[in-house]
Amino acid sequence: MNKPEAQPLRPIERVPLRASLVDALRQMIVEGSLPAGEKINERALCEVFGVSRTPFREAVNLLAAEGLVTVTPHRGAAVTPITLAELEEVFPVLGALEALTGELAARAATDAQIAQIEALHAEMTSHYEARDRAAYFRLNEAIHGALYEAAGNPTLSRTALSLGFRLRRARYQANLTETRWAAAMAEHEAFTAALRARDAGLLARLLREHLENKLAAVRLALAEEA
Amino acid sequence: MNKPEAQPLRPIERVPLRASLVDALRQMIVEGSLPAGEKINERALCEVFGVSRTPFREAVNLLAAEGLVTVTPHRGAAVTPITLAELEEVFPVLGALEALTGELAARAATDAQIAQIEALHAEMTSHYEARDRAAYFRLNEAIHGALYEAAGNPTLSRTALSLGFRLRRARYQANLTETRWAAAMAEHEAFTAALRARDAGLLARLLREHLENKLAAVRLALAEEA
DNA sequence: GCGACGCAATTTGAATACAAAATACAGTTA
DNA sequence: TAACTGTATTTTGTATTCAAATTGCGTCGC
Repeated sequence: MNKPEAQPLRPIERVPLRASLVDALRQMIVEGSLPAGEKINERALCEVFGVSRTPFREAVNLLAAEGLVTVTPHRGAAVTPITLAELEEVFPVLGALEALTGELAARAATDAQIAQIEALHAEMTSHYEARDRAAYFRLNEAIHGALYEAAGNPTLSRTALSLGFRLRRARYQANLTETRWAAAMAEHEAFTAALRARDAGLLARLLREHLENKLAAVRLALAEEA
Repeated sequence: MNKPEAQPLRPIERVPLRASLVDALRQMIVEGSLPAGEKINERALCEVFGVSRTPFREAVNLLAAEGLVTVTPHRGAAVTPITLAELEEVFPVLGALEALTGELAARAATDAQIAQIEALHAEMTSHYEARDRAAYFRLNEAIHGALYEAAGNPTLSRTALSLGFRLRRARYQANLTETRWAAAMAEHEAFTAALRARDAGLLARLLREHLENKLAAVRLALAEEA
């Protein structure tokens, strides 16, 4: 039996294969199950996903536009290697966008959106206290996503998200140290407060600094590795 | 007979069809020969370009990621309409990136790059004096491209360029008035001077303002139209 | 005459087939 | 034996084919 609840009655969603593949591949790359530098074997992966080469190749090309994979004509695609140079290159761009997000969000967020972000922050705090990394990461992403949402500029969200994947992938590998984790929590605490106070300038600054600190942690981890 | 000049001996360039198609379609959209809102007829355009649907569709999907076309599942692609809302949305994002470009370029540009930009500026000035619109536009683009180049951050260039297409298309339609043209020249003059002086803060501000003025002109033209 | 329904024609999405280029490998020669 | 050359295999790029969904048109019913 269907519940008699009044659904908003939206159009049903139809997802082209290429879109699902983009999402799946991106997740694999960000989470490292397709390691940086790895060649992308078309036939094998098509087999795995149960699709033909056409939509798969479309997906790979889209990810190439995002910078997560590199395609070389007649030589196939590979997961773009993570280099310090690349991260340093992405950082200022994403930094500018994060700052802009802060400014816009502080001005444009609805009270409900602020309340929701605070709720997400509270939930994330509890995961932090339980030292539940996976849940923490999930909430962390949700909070940043909600901030983009609150800024009310889809172009900004899309652009920032797309650049963000390139950093997230590196952050995924650099395992979160206890001290960095605590610092990140404090930073989140601070910018959540700035949002509640609707202090645009402060929120912008805090978000950029948060990113800068994130990058510093990754930089450290990369240096250690080498 | 070949000249015995010592070529730098670079690898020869191989361009996949999809890349050529992206460029060709983008130019058509920016210059208006594929008007905003127009449905993209796959078969017809494939015929025109003499290619099959596979690479053509790949190109369309890439342009969709850039925001120049909108694809609706099972209903085909159309050139994204130009709306004031869209422009207002793109503006702050591109503004932040232009400002960043200014900051980085003022710091990182080589003397040769600055000289080259000044040369381009001089050439553009002569086209302005001759009221040669097409040549002016070409040089204008070249200058902004050279600025991105001078900033030395490929991710920044790619992101800014991609957003820039969406504005350029609107600017192409809004025909340049004499007063706006003169103002634009003055703005170029000013930021070229700021670059030569390597005043990062000033250059950043001027570039953002230049964009803001550009947008204001487009806004005016759009309002008049309606 | 107006609107709803059903079928045909078109168009889109995905799979397969074919061509061209790259890689792998073996045979030959110095 | 080591290096080069030529051939076979694999992989990539593009074209073609097939299936599914949408659009357009004509007919039927009211």
